[in-house]
Amino acid sequence: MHYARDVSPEGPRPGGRSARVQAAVHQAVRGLQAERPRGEITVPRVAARAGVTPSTVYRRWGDLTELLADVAAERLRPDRPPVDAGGLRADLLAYVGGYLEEVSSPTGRAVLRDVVAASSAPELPAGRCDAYVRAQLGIIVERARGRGERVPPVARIVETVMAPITYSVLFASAPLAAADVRRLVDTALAPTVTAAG
Amino acid sequence: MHYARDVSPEGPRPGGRSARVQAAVHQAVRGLQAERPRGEITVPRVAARAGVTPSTVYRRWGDLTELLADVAAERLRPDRPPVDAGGLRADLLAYVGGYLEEVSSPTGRAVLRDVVAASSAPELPAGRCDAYVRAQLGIIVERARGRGERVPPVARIVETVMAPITYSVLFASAPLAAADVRRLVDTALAPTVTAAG
DNA sequence: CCCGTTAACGCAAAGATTTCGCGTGAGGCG
DNA sequence: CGCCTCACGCGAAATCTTTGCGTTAACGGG
Repeated sequence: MHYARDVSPEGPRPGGRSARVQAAVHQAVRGLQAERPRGEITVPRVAARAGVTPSTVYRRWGDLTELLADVAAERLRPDRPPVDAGGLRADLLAYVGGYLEEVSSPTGRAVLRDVVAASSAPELPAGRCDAYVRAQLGIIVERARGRGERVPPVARIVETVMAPITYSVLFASAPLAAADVRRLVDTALAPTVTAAG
Repeated sequence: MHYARDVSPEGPRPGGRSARVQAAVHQAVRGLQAERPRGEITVPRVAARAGVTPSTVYRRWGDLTELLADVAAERLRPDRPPVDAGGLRADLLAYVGGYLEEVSSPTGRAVLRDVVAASSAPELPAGRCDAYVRAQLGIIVERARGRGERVPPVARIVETVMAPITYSVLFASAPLAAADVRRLVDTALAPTVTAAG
């Protein structure tokens, strides 16, 4: 059994001209992001580089914000299942460490900002990213359950590990350190404590 | 001795024309946000409503994104110290509950998005909001310490409670429920567990 | 109280962007 | 092969953004 070649068919006519335009525009955005300071990226510039007219971009994405969010969400889409490191804790450390590395660079921080910035984009890019994360964690957790390990719910991992990482990237002056992340993973794996006053 | 009338002096000439312009523009933004769908809010419209010229807005804020972020950060600025409910847990529940209520509405969600969206705004609005939250939590924690209670570090509360709330507002399809928040507060107050695989 | 200094604002023109109507062509389907 | 639909290109109009220059308000010294 194969995984679907493309998980998000996106348009009603995948593989046609639409798809080529989308690919060209996305690539143009990534190219400009690599060589231009933010603020010098405009719809007309993207369109010119992609070989399409600005009106096409406006019609498909609405505005620059939503286009950037779309591209950013695509960047955060996992391109493979999480690596199998042999056990739940190791799997989590590998996945979460990769996530931290990806989003804590200046570029990664910008990606996360772009994703959040879009207000009413089609399919809400932020929701897509949350779904990606939960899907990857779901795979890790299922694999561990198959090994007979005791596993926490995915929601607990998101809440305990992913949320603090994301918060630190978006709001704090410096992102979390790798050591903090290890501690968070251990917290997520620790048995729940019911504490009363 | 008096407290400073304005905690954030902002410009070099507080109290003068600058301050009036800033107030007028902020109020114009809030007014438009209340009666117009997002996307119909533009710099010229804000300026007209505030009784200033667009160029003034562009010069002071750079662009609409940064203006909206500035207004949003201002909305999140606490206008009073957190209420004293008699104990650490009660204080935290009151403060955190208020925060959840504030940011989980559609309006509150938009405020948080606006804060994050600004890239290189003056003084980084997102950082200001994080500072507001830590300051309020700091007051609560200090008060509890004064009572002789055992208190967790502010960073732990941010990590355990504020981060998941914020993440859920920005990324998840539905914000957390009040019950979840109570559970998070209890987790933050529970003794730390050192778990080894 | 008056005057000099400085920073912010208003105005208006130039430049860039976004929107919109209309025509065309590619891709899908019988 | 021919029709149908949807997305795209084009170009004009509207709107937004930038910029230079003159003016004004606030502050400080005399």
